[in-house]
Amino acid sequence: MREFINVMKALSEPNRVKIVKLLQRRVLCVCEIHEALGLAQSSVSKHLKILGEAGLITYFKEGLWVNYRLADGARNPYVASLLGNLRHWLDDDAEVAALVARLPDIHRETIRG
Amino acid sequence: MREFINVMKALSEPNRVKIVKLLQRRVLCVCEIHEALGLAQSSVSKHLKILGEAGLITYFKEGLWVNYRLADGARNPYVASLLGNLRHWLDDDAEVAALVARLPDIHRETIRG
DNA sequence: CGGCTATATTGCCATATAACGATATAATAA
DNA sequence: TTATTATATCGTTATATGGCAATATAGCCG
Repeated sequence: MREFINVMKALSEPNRVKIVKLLQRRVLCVCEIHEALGLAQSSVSKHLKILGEAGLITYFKEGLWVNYRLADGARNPYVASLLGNLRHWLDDDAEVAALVARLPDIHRETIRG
Repeated sequence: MREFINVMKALSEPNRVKIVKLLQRRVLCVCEIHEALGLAQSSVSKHLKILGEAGLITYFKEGLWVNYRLADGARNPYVASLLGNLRHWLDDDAEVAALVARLPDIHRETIRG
């Protein structure tokens, strides 16, 4: 139950769902998500922690940058199912579409912290 | 997005998930759920309202009793998908299994409010 | 080492949530 | 009408959540 609840809770918050939708496009570092969503860096970091603890995302480090990507869900059927559905869900949501549209203009090298 | 979030939030609370798992077995009135979960009647009523507003359950009245059942999800793809998955998810959860096992002994006629 | 940068953590505040008891509403029966 | 019963709503309290700014940590470079 706890595992299921963690996944559901993680995906019950709009900004975290938006992060998932962005990560469907490409690997992103914290500062790129911070730039895309307009949230404080600390808030983004906390959201990423919650998504990670639910098993929805993983990360790998690259110098100072921490790159986040969607998990494959191999170890968690709830994750696999929901990430699978979210591949197409919310694509026509206005806010999500706007974020995804702006994503190509966001590059970590040109972000001023 | 709102529609999606409502469904996810509704299923992010253990007692509400348990209610869904119980409603997979049969139609239940408020007092039967109250009896099964051991929650205050007002708490059950509020949970049912949240599940209903998310589109996960519907009800029909029968005298003083209000019978709740799972929605068919025809009007909400998130509901359809999640209720579909929940048909088998959590069946081996200890708490859920215990609740389901006690369900045959719960009858609205023998509940003292 | 010290300086710099990206990220994580902490502390605080405002709001949301879930619990309960008490009360209000709705439906039936007398 | 009044009484009774099942459910819904209200009021309160304790905890959880999400936001930010400030600080701490981690990794690179001189």
